[in-house]
Amino acid sequence: MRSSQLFGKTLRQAPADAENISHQLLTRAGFIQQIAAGIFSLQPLGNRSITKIRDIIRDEMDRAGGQEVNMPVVQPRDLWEESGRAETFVPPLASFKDRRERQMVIAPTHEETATAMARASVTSYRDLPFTIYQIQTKFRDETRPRGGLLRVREFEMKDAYSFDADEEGMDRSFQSMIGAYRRIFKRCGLDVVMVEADSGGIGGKDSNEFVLLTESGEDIILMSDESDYAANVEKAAFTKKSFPIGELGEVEEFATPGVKTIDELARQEGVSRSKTAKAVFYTVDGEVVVVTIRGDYDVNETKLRNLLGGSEPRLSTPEEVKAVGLVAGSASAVGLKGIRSVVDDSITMGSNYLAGANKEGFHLRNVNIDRDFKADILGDIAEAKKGYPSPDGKGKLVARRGIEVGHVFKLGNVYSSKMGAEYTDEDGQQNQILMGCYGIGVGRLLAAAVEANHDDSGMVLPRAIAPYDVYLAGLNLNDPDIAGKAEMLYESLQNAGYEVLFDDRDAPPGVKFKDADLMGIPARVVISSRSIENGGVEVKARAEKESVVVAETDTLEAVRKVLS
RNA sequence: CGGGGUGUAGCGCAGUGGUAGCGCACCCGCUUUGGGAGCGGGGGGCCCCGAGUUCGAAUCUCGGCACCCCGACCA
Repeated sequence: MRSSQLFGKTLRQAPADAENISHQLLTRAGFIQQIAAGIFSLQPLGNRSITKIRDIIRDEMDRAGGQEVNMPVVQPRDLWEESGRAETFVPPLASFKDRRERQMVIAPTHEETATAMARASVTSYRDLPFTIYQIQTKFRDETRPRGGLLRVREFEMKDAYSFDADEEGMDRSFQSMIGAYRRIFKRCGLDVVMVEADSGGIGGKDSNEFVLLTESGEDIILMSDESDYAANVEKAAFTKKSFPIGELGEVEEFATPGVKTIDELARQEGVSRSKTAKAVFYTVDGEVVVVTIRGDYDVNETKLRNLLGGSEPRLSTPEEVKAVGLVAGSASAVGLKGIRSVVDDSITMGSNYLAGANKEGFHLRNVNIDRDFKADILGDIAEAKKGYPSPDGKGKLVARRGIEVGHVFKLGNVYSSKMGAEYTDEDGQQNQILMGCYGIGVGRLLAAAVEANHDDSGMVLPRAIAPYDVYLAGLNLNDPDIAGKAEMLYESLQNAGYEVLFDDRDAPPGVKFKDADLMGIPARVVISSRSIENGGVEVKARAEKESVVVAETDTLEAVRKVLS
């Protein structure tokens, strides 16, 4: 490609509303163009990079035994009624009515469609296992798209779905996809970590995210400083501090005028926060529930949601708290009737707590679970924080930010049970198909790669995903001799199999160098009157400062070295 | 969905009541060729939209829309 013919222009300044580095660079280099919030067009350079990423993904999916399919973007809402996600999918499904007044949705993901596909053609265990995938556009009507390509509404996603007869098979498929994912990210030049994650709106039990650790990420990852434990904060566990359980004391009420918080309570009584039982109120599906957790920990709402069965909890409003007869600041689960009680297991790792008396200005001493209040649900709802002991007993947790570039889920029978995807086993029995699903955001992967690989001058892309391999800058092209040599180089580089962007513009050298750097093309070749005086052409790696001068006849070899 | 901010030329910005300007980009000419060159000339704007106030609105008022950021939520 000749720069003089290339569609798309580089910008000296990024649009003011591009705050994110990848957004700025991708825009300035002419890779992408924003059309609306979270909706982008790809220009030729961006499209070339995306195509390369897509090809890598396809290659690894096929290698892992995946079969490519294509499912519809627009689907009848009925399909989503079957799985129950017509109501529960957050962000809301984008939908519209077709000309026959039928409700249609724009697919944000394809578990339903994939399950329907399997259901239609699987009848026997002999039909299993298999994995299908597609690379295709999704639409999710996000409340807040952000960061250029990092979080968008319309995006291309590689989504894969595995179907197995039993748990062992599902695990095998799952592991096989994990292997493919690791190879994909490696080939794209990304150093990602796999972390435990919450499965959110997709469902299923186990899920893992692939995360690029970088400060610009929006996810918080907690990882052990001594072991390979790593998890998204939504999911992260830790070893809770345990205290010896002494003799249970008598409950006694005492005055705490003006005390509204755990800190104030602990200070007044001269004890650590771990001696207090904190009560927090959440409203779930219109019902107020009381959540009790030891005073030294905070509630993780994702864990709470999962314990409560999947509905989204939110902090109750003061009005709601009042309406059920509770006193904010002096509340506890003690003596409460008709209100569901959720208790963090940290409460069982100690005794004789200070807790609210459910009476303005009073608290209780020696409050103990079971004797003084009950737990309808007991489990782990504590938020892990940096410095806490790793749950595997090895080391402390440290917090890092990261970008989620891939997510894999063990779905089990979540969809097959609801949608009736079954097969007949060797014994003639009907069984539900066990599924897994696996997603990679293609555009986000490019943005993440830029976040991870740039310097002050622009992107520094790995060859595998750069739009071109070589940036050939011809200077002094008014000189027919140099122009001729540049043309010959252009030819020979292409004949050698390189993808070359030939800057043949009548522009000053600085302009060409700036553009080459901005676009992040891994190898740069310069031919000019000066390079010829110096003995040939200059070859430089984008990631290196210094160039080397080689004889024209050695150009291919020098380029090969730079790109290897 | 809450809070904050911004909408003026392709991009970055100035313009506090008298009908719009600067830098870059763009076009023409000459000059120039090692890190976004120089000189001269030129083109381009429903000043986000609508209503109002005013003799007169980019500017003031009201309403709307769009976009960005923080949070909530989210793969």
